[in-house]
Amino acid sequence: MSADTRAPRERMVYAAAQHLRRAGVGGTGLRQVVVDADAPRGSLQHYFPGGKDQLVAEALDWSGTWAAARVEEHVSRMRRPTPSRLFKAVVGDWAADLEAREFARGCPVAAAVVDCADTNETVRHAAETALETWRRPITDALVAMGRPRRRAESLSTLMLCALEGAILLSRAGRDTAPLRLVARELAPVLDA
Amino acid sequence: MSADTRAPRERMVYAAAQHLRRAGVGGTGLRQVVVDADAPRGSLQHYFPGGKDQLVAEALDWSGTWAAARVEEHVSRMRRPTPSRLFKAVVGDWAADLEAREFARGCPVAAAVVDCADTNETVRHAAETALETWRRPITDALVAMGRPRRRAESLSTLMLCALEGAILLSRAGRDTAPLRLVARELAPVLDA
DNA sequence: CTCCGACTATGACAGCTGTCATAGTCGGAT
DNA sequence: ATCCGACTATGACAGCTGTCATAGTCGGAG
Repeated sequence: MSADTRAPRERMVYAAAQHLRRAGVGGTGLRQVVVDADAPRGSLQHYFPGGKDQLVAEALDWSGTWAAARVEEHVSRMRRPTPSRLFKAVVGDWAADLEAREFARGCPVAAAVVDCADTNETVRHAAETALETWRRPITDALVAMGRPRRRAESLSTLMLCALEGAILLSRAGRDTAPLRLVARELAPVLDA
Repeated sequence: MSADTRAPRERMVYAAAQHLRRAGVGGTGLRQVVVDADAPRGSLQHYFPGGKDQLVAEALDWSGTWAAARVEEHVSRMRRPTPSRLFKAVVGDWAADLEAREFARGCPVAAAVVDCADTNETVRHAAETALETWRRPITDALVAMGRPRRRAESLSTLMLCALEGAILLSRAGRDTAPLRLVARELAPVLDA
């Protein structure tokens, strides 16, 4: 978990992702990322010849993969899995993270979309891919719970919409109530 | 509707809001805003002595008020209003806007939260207020439709969560499917 | 040893940012 | 006519941005 145990390259990607979560793409400076990652500045152009775009794209990719793994952890841990329980687990992760960090960090994908959807096709595409990476294990889990594939696709999209929006409202109001609310309100739809 | 008909000061606020929607707070340059607003640069320090923070805050305020008025328009136009119909109407606005502008512009409040929630208390507070301004007429409408106030508060929050998330996913994938999906899936919960 | 590739170090670059100081231009009230 | 306040114009400022050129270090293979 500590940054020191990772290779410098991955540390940079991780640091970039964390910085994204806090201040968005525009607010993320390469020099600051390098400091946070405790990495040499010269390594930037070595590992990321594509510049900031590449670094941000890889940060999104990393985040998507991480989120997907987290979903699978939840699924495998649940004894009698239901859609609403999975959703509650994911929402719970976010609520805990937001409170622990005092609402300082949100979703890196949201940051990328908001800042770059119209100005940077590379980043926008990486964000889209990250969302798909994240959504896939959710869909698969819902299928394993007996939902038809088509239906599972819809429900996983619904989950991510509600989650992203709830993260936003929670950060705006410095209160995790919206997160808890969507978990509660969506349960009947998800389990229907 | 044209920018020329408004006073310079309001043109600047409006231009700032539109720029926010496209590139976030970090990506919004004051000089560019001034050009878009066709306003004199010197007026910035005259009308907005509080600097960029004040301009962004006022842009959020303007946006919240505009969104609230739009909600009231929908409500007053509906003959047999139901929660799900109101939600569909609001979602429809966004879907139409996204498609018309080719997903270039999202929600200014989302942009502000993502970029500034942890770095700029002034802006974060303005975003929180704008969300409340927006949510209030929705809550009131739901009360008028017979929901208990407490319940109406929950449902309006749920709507905004789903909407904000769906805007995000729609922009990421350049497809309004998520917006249409949340309108459909949430209907039973809203009308229950 | 020698050479080479992987990686690091550092300084410079133009461009942009928000902010400020200073001066200027009006229109209208006195 | 003169004065004042509202508004505009312009240039400068330090600070930061991402990117690049150049040179350096270092470890291991030949």
